[in-house]
Amino acid sequence: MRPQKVDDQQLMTGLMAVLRSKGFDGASMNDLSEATGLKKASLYHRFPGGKKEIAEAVLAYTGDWSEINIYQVLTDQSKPPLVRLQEVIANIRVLYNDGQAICILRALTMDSSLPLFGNLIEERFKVWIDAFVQVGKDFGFTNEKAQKLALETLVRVQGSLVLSKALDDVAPFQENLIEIERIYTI
Amino acid sequence: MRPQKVDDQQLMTGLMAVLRSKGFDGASMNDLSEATGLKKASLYHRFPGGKKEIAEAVLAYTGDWSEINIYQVLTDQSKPPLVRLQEVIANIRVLYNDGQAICILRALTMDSSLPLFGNLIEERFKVWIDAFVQVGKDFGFTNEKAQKLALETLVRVQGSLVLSKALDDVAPFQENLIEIERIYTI
DNA sequence: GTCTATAGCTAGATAGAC
DNA sequence: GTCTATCTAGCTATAGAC
Repeated sequence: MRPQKVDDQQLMTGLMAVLRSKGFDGASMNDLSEATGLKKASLYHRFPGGKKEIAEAVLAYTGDWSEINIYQVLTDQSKPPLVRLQEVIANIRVLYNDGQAICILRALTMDSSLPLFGNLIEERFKVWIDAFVQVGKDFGFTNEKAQKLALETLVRVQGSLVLSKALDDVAPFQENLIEIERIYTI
Repeated sequence: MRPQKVDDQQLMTGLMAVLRSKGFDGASMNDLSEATGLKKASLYHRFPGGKKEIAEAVLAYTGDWSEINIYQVLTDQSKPPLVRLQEVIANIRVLYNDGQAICILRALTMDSSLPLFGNLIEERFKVWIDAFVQVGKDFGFTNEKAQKLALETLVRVQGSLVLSKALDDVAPFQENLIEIERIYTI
């Protein structure tokens, strides 16, 4: 077998960058080729299903990332909940490049691409919600209150990302990350 | 002059529906043609600048809508601030079809279309922010607190729309509209 | 496994009849 | 003002050499 020119990790990084920045319709195979350094035909060799399979692979990759950097951290009983929350907030900051990036889940939520990935996207969001519900309960909140806080957290992350993008100003994102810590600690 | 087959109002409604549901890249001239009942060549007659000009016209149209149904309502000194707020929340509910629609500003915020409309989109958001800041001050909040509440309002609207779409559940949107009234009244 | 070359199609956009 | 017909560029996807 001829060696891979680009390893899976690098490949994913490039594919994800294009998909979340341009969305499913806006990202062409040419864009994906240029971003990864692999020619179009090579991309089809790695992903015979084409652009749809690429998007699914990226969703699986970010799903794994969330499992490790969000879910496992927030549910790690060996640390105090506040420490877990602060660690996750730091990870979210990195994930979204301090508020300058677009969430890939949001990018694939247009009505043209949603039918293709709807179930995957819903599951990904529910993992985040689950994780925040659990840390909320470990903070001592009731199940109901923890649910509310988890949803508010996701709303603040997604909403502030939209605003920071539209206003070309990361302040809303940064401020809401701080606010998220506050709503769990007051 | 031959009469228009479709009037400006109907035309805008169809164009907006497609653009906000599919985004700029996902919406083809064929889609726009089918949604409006006008053939592609006729669309180019009405909008010589093509798809870009169509998107700009839709942004102008929704901008006017916001001016009337958000800004003017929230700054109408002849009514108590709570009444204005409730009226605007009702209008927002209609605008986003109870949480099932996508915000056109968000749809055009992908990195592929943002460079084309960035300034327009930023202005539109700032009109909303301005309007909510003013009603906040009329509620008696300080300038700084009113700013904070206005941003939180926009974050809640945009964030809950993303979640409601992704989860295929309008509850986050509906609950956040109620929460918006709460944050101004407690 | 990666590449060049290309097939087949659909996109945005235009010409010209009515 | 609207239409049919069409152009060209770019798209997804494939064939086949190395």
